[in-house]
Amino acid sequence: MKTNSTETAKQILANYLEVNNCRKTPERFAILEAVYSFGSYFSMQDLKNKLVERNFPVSTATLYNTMRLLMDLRLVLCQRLQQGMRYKACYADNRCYQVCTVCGKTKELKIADIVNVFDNMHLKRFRKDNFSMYIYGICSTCQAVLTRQKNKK
Amino acid sequence: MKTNSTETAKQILANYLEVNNCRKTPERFAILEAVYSFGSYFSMQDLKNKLVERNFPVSTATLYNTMRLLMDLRLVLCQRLQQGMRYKACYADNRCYQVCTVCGKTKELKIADIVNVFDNMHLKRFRKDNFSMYIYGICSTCQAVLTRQKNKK
DNA sequence: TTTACTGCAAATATTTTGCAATATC
DNA sequence: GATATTGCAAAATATTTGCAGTAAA
Repeated sequence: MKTNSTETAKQILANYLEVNNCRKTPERFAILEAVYSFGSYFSMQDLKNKLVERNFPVSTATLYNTMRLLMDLRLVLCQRLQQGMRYKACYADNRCYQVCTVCGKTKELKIADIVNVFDNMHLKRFRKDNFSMYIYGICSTCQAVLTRQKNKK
Repeated sequence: MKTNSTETAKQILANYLEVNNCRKTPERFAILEAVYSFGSYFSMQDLKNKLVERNFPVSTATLYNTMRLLMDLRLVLCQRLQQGMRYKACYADNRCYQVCTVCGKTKELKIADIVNVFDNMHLKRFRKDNFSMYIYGICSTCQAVLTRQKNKK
């Protein structure tokens, strides 16, 4: 995840906290930074460990509270993969992600046609800034594994 | 959710079960039908209730087993919303979400041009199933609040 | 100084598992 | 008839909550 996205995400969080009379606690920003330091999906335990590594351990309650906030702001997404619940930083500048729903591997794509439609669309009572698009499916590697499994039987 | 999607989803499930030597139990199809009868997100409890309503109650274990299967097949998706974990039929469900990064409010949109580009795109070594697109920005209400605050200072 | 937020620990909710009974193929 | 799948209940995980103490504004 690029530093640029992290900084913008922090700005979004700060804005939200300010407008909503919430406090800019170090915990919230530490969690956001930890979240954005992962390259891809992570579990709550991974996140907890990462914060310990960074000498900023937080309580389970705070972790869940903050993650809920970040999810509300769409700075983080959460979905069930084969391994269980996984989280992921999801703020980015106009990118499409190809996500394999079997192995969870993600590939960044720049799809001109999508960017083009985005640039030209008008949304009522809404100032659009940027987008992220997630394209879910199965990569050829996993497809092959699945096919092999089927044939075995 | 359209009946057409339901029928296709049932076909996908049946195919999978057949190819993988799994059994076409009435529970599996009853759960799939119940899932596709919801217009939008539902909780496990909602699903359980729906099945009781339809005189086809199933055990928790079966419910989870089947839901995991449906998620693996990408016939159902599962994500954490403000209210907790929620599930949703997702076959051919390609949505865009407009997210206000100040108040966190989200609005679901169906943007034909995006769906169209998606349908016609080809991705190398990847079988695309469906997508989610998040459009970030500021809603008119928050825009107004921010403007007022700036003027105050 | 006020009160939103944190940590802790207990409570609750959610999901998985082991095993006997059942039903599909 | 063989065995995949179900239901049940208990176990394991994951998440929320209540409350006293702490720190941001």
